[in-house]
This record gives sequence, C-alpha cells and structure tokens, in this order.
Amino acid sequence: MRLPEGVEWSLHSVSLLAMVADLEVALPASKLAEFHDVPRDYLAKSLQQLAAAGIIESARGRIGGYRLARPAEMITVLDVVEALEGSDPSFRCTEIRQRGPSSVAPGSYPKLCGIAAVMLRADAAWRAELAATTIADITVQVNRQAPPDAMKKGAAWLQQELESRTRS
Amino acid sequence: MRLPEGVEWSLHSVSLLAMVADLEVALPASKLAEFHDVPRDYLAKSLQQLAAAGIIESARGRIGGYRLARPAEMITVLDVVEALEGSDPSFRCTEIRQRGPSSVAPGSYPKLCGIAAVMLRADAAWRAELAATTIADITVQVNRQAPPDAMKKGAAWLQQELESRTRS
DNA sequence: GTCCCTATACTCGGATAGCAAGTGTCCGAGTATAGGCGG
DNA sequence: CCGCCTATACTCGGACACTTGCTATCCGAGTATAGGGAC
Repeated sequence: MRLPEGVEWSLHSVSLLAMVADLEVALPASKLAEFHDVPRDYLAKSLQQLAAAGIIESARGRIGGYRLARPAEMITVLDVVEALEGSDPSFRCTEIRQRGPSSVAPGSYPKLCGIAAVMLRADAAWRAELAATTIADITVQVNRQAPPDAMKKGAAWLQQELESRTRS
Repeated sequence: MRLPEGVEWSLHSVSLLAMVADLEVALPASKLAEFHDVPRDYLAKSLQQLAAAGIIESARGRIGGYRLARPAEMITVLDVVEALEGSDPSFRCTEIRQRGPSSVAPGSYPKLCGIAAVMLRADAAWRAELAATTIADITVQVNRQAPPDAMKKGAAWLQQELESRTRS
C-alpha cells in the first residue's frame, strides 16, 4: 500500500499557493513543478484533479495558472488527499464470510463483519488525523521552521519569475 | 491507495485458525481457501508471508498445514497487516522541499517537514488502531455475532474435512 | 493621439505510451502415512 | 505374526504469465496581452 507521489507534490504545491495567496497572482503548473523540481506534466495531472475537486481554481491564457479556491484555513490535508485518492476506504470488504461451505442466507449476517469493522475504524482514524490539519497550519509551520535562507531564495525566485504577471 | 485482497483473506484465515486452535490440527492452504472460496495458490502466497513473519507455523507432508504460532491473544491485526505489507509508512517523503530554486545546505532543514509530519502522524494513528485489536477479539465477536446456522455449517464441514487428520 | 483588430505567446485539459505492483497459476521439493515384502 | 522398506499421496515453497494502476509524456483547446494599422 503506497500513496502516489502526486499526493506529496500536491500538498507542497497547495501550501505554496497558500503562501502566495496575498499576491493575487496565479501560479502556472510549470512554475510549481520547477519550484519543486518534479515532472511538469504529471504534476499537472494532479493539479487538474484538485481543480475538479474545487480546492484550487484554474485560469487559462497568458497570465493563467492556479490559485486557491478558498482560504487555506478551510482546506484540510484530507481534502487534498481525497481529491486525488477518492474517499473510498483503503480496505474493501468482499464479504468472503458469506461464501464457501458455511454460507447461509445473506440476510442473516450482521451488517459488518468484525474484520471489516477494525479495518474501517483504522481508516477513519487515519482520515480524522488528516482532517485535523489545515493547509494554513502547514504554512505557519513552514514559516516558523524552514531555513530563513531557503525562504529568501524562494521568495526572490518567485518575485523574479512573477514579474510582469501583475493582475490587471 | 488500495490494500491487497490478501490482507482480507489472511485476516479471515488467521481468525479461522484461531477458532480451531483447540483441535490441535493443522489446516492446509487448500482447506482455508475452500472455506473462504478464494484462489488457493494465491492465498498460499500470503500464508507463506505470515509463516515467515512468525505468526503462523507451517508443517509439510501428508498431515501438514498451518496453525497459529502463538495464542490468538498475542496476535494483533497490525501484526497480520505488517507481515504482508511491511512496516513502512504509506507516505514516503522524498524531501522535495530541499530541491528546486529555494534549496540551501541540507543540514539547515529541520528533521521532518510539516507535510511529512502530518502524513506520518496519520499513519501512526492507523497502525495504533490496528494494533488495538487482537485476533482473539475477532473470534469473540464472530462467535457472538455470526449466524448460528453458519457456525454450525462451518463446524460440520470442518469436522468432515478433518476426519482422519487426528494428530498422533 | 486613440481605438480596434489581429497575431502571438502562454496557459490548461485530455489523450497516449512505459513500467511497477497486485493478481492468478503452475510445477518442483519435502514429509508422514499406508501397504507390501521379508524374516 | 512382526518389523522394515518402499511407494504413494498429500503438503508447502518458490518460479512463471497476466491485469490493473501509477508514472511519464505529448499534442490540441482556450485566453489575455502586445503590437500594428486605420481613423
């Protein structure tokens, strides 16, 4: 069981979008990919899913790109993960208890077998933990813990790249 | 992110082994597969992993098969899952924060970036939930909630299949 | 000088290959029993 | 009749195809700007 790379890239990208939200500019997928040094076109695939889920907004055209669709405080890590992975639990009960030589009438089984119950409980705990942190929390921590030099370099790179992209 | 089918099959198989532990007989993979109506050879693959992890014991030969390696109270659901999936977290941080135009000397970054911290926290919560339930808990719940008819049919089938398998 | 129009450069979006992992199956290695043979 | 030996039937264990989903890439659709031309 492995989460796709796109999850990590998306979380970093959304966090970056949150940090530049004040600038009122849209960051194109190419810049997001370059900033994180990841494949542009594949990252774009994930960004499209985030846009379809209403987490970020896309704008086409010359000064197009992506921006947050709502404040970072209202975007949880779970929102991002579920936009990419879906909301189905990782464990899927195929009801094998109802098959084989011990099977009886389907209606006589309890709704959920004990094994599925445990797995779903664990899945719920996982999601609850992801829902407890917002993108805003991430940015606060980044601003607090990231190396000052890295912050300056990143800000400088962004400012240079975004010159002549002032929103009319 | 999807858990393999083998996880479900293994949990059911281990639970069944726990319920017949008193009989002092070994259940072969073929019987376990038939009981759950799943592919025998592929289930065997999972059972081998469980045996390698020390959760169940295998015996070859005419009256061979699998049995629990220790009491069901000492086998958690997490033990079974990790025997199959490994103990690596589902999220793997590739340290993309250290790449791209904002990168600085590797030593200056905090040990764990905020995003990885959240994901690993969620992973820990998932594992903690799985570790809180033992196979013995599962069997208790099965004995309590399973349809009595199914229990009887299963017991009868087992008794017939296991005739002439009395452990010397 | 001002307005409008067109060409352009840049963007997102979906469709198209390559690869790893999950899924399913097969055959060989190993062992306890059952039957036959010899004493 | 009793003990030993061999053949057998059954088991686990690892090696071999197939399918699904993740990874990576390409090309077409759409839009705001910039420049040039007409008034």
